[in-house]
Parts: sequence; structure tokens; C-alpha cells
Amino acid sequence: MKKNTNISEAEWKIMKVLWEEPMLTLKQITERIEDSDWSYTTIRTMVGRLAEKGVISADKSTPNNFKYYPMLQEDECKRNVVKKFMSRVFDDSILGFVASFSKGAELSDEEKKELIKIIDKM
Amino acid sequence: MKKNTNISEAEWKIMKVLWEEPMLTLKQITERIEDSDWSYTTIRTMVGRLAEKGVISADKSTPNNFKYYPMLQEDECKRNVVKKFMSRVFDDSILGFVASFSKGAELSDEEKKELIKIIDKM
DNA sequence: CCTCCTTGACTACAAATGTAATCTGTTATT
DNA sequence: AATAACAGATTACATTTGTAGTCAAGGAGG
Repeated sequence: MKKNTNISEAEWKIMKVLWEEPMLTLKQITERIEDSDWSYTTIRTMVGRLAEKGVISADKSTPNNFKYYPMLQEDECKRNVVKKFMSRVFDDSILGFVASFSKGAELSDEEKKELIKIIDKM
Repeated sequence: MKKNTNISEAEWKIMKVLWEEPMLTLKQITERIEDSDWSYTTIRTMVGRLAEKGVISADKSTPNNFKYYPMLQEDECKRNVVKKFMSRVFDDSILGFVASFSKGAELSDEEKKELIKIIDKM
């Protein structure tokens, strides 16, 4: 297996809070992880791994109070995982995806309108 | 960690061929896995694990020539992973997904039309 | 009947992931 | 100063995943 830089399922939770607010201490991250029963050390591990992977980095200028921030853009990461996911499950067929999605979710009229707008623009 | 029944990335390849054509022998599966450099035993392992997870099953009435077939429906599996994926990456926002997707892919006019139809119907 | 090939079963093993506990150094408190 | 409380580093460990090798049993060929 070659070296891996993927963001794992659990790690996404961390990334979401860091993209929302860059420059958070471990403690702050912990506070912002919603409804998770992870222990502090678990989160510490995730953060460490994300740093190893180069997805985030730490500002160590404040000892005992490192601030963590993303090294990769949310947008780019999402685009990447979408691409992989679409290929893995739907052979890149957006139609397939939407068909599948539509059977499991409801859309408001607003959302529909929004969506159609995006699609038209593509 | 609790018992896992997810279909892993690599396993999806197997499942795709089995959903396409149920009732295949290992050999046939091997033949149908496109452009993969997996060895026979690797595929054997995957198939074994899928069976353990209850995703597929084997018709053993023909000794030395087991036929494998899906126990779960393609549709259902896809809906499940879509749900998980959407929650993990996009907090269930289809808008977010489509916005992201649209930056990495092109759509033909046909596809757009199709898509809009699906969305309208939702 | 004995040998070889095919098919299926069992074993292997490193990397990734989920989930932490412990240890150590520093800061704040009494 | 002694100690408690926290932050960061190191270590742990079972599962899952990717990737396969080896072994055993049953048929095919000589």
C-alpha cells in the first residue's frame, strides 16, 4: 500500500471544525466537535495524524497552546473525495447518484430551484 | 469498534460485477474485474469477506464451482453509502455536493435535462 | 491407480483506523 | 516551594483493509 493522505471518516469531523474556524487550539477543537464521545486523547491522535498527512499544521509560537489550521482547502478536498466516491460507487454517473439520492431525501422547493440553477450553469 | 458490514472501496469492484450479473463463479468474477492487477487469491479474499459480511452468498450446489450472488440490493447499498457520504462530507447538503461536483465535471445537455427532470420529480 | 491442476480454505502481514492510556513538562494555585 | 491541573508526546491495541502465499481435496489425464 502506498503512503496515504486521505482524510478518514473520523478525521472529517475535525476538518470540518477547522475549516469553519481556522486557528483553534486542541481544547477549542474538542469543544466544537459536536455530539461526539471521543476523549481528548482520541482527538489529539486525530489531529496528530492529520498533521502527519499534511492536511493541517500547527502554529507553535504560543507554547502550550498550539493553534491548528488547515493546509488544504475545503473546496479542493471535497472535490477530491467527491470524485473518488463518484467513481467508486457510481462509475462517475451523476445521474446514478441523483437517482439514488433522490430516493432517500426530500428537497424543498427552494432547494430544487437552487439546484436547477447550478445545473443550468454547468 | 463494533462489527462492521460496510463494503470497502476495493469490495465495491466485486459488488459491481455481481450486481451486473448475479451467479458468477470466482473465475468469472475474476475475468470481469476490469483493469485490476489483483491476483486470484486477492479476489478470493474479497469475496470471502463480502460473504462474511452477508453482502453476498454462495450457491454451493455445484461443488468446486460455487456461484456467488448478492444478498443485498444494489439500490439499497448505494442509498446507504450516499447517505453516509453526504453526512460525512457535506452535512447532508445536496447543494454543497452539487456545487462541489459541478467544479470537477462536465455535463452534456442530455444529462442536464435528465437531471432536472429527476429533481423536478422529487 | 498415481500425478497434476483447479478450486476452495486457511494463514500472513503491513498499513490505516478507531479508540485510548500513560508519561512528561509547564503553569497556575495554595 | 510543593502540588495540582493542563498541554503535548509517546505508546498501545484491536479491527479493517489491501494484498497475497500456501495447503488440502477433488477431478482430469496418462
